[in-house]
Amino acid sequence: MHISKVIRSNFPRLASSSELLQEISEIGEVYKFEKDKTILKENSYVKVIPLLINGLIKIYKEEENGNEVLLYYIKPGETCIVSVMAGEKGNKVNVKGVVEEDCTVVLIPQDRLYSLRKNYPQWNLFIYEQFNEKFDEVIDMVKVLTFSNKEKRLEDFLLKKANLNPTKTVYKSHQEIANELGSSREVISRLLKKLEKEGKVELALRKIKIL
Amino acid sequence: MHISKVIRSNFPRLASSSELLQEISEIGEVYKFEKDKTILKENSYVKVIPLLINGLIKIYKEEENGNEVLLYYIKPGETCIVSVMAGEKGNKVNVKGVVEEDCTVVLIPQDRLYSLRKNYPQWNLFIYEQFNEKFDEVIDMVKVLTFSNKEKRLEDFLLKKANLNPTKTVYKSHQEIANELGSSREVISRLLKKLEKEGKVELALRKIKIL
DNA sequence: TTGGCCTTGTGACCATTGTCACTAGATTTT
DNA sequence: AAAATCTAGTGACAATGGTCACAAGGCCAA
Repeated sequence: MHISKVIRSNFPRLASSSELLQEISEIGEVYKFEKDKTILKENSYVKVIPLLINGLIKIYKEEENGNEVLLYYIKPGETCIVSVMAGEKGNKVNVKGVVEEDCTVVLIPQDRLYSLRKNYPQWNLFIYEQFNEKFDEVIDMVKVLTFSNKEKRLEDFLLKKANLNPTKTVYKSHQEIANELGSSREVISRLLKKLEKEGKVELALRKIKIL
Repeated sequence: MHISKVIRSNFPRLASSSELLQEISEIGEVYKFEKDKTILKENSYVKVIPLLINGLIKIYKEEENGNEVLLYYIKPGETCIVSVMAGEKGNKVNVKGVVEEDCTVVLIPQDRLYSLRKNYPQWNLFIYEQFNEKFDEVIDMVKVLTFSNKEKRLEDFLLKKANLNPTKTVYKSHQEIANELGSSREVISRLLKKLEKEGKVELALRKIKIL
């Protein structure tokens, strides 16, 4: 697979500079990750930065006692800003990254970040944009967590997840959803039943269709 | 007041490049804001970026019905990353900024952001760091909101606020705290009373001393 | 100094959410 | 096919936090 080609079709902003495109083609490496692989561990150092070509990655924040909460998804055309930041500063990352759907990525070595930032304003702007988008998403979560109940929070989650594929269906167990929202299975079951009665979803085993 | 001097003493990262320092001295303008002034309105465009020399600014997220929740403080040596991002892209900001303590700032015109980003890697790194720091803070809020109760949330808030001055005292009414946490006055009063009984704080009128 | 407003304390009540316990159907493994 | 495991439904109960109501003390302006 030609790197410049997949970058061009998924990262228009980066491809807008032919020098940058050239550089990424030289230093990047195509890689595949399988579902459920943990590609980012809390308290580990960053060696590579992924540019996501296809698939889906989820980013969690873990709590001391093992609980975790989903912060956001990384979609094709995006990168992992937490890794970029930690990589630039040589710091550890403090979130967890897990493959939600099989991925193809272009990996950029961490030690190239400095020169990308220094030499390519397009790279810079790309990183700014990524940061900003995820920042907004997390701020929105704070708003929902502060002013809304679990039902709204669940609806938000289902919509966000369902909109990632055209069938508008979420293939997850209630337990899995509870884990991602930092709640409990019984609560999610109850709320889903309520949403079903309200005609907002259709429930089946490991399958929630948004109406 | 000489801009290069206040930048040097408050923004070592920016002052590490004499060209950047020179540029900021030329395009920046010293300005003062008084307590309670709203310096950032939701849905407005960014004209200037503040580099905070002294004082304190608070950043809120507003809800549709008028509720609001404090996201973080901007302290001396920091800037408003939300403004930087919106300014770079010509977007509106979607948070609110209010002066918590009288401020001195150096204002950078929005239309200079592009050239700063393009020409000065130190500016870039500064922005990355600011973004990262606030991002971490907001992610931490998500964690507390998801897994902890209001008592822990209140303790976190009091500690963060109290640590900004050496007296370890927060001068706010219960109502004001409730507003910043997106809660209600009665709940905050109850929890503060509980914290006082636990020997963690000392209460007086509009005054909470952390022990 | 008096009246009004701001601030705090507190009891009662209710909705939301987490936990426990148990059931039962569906799916996978042996 | 039987057993084990995974998944979902649900009633009961408790804890947390939001709301209402009302009291009382402190501060400030007239």
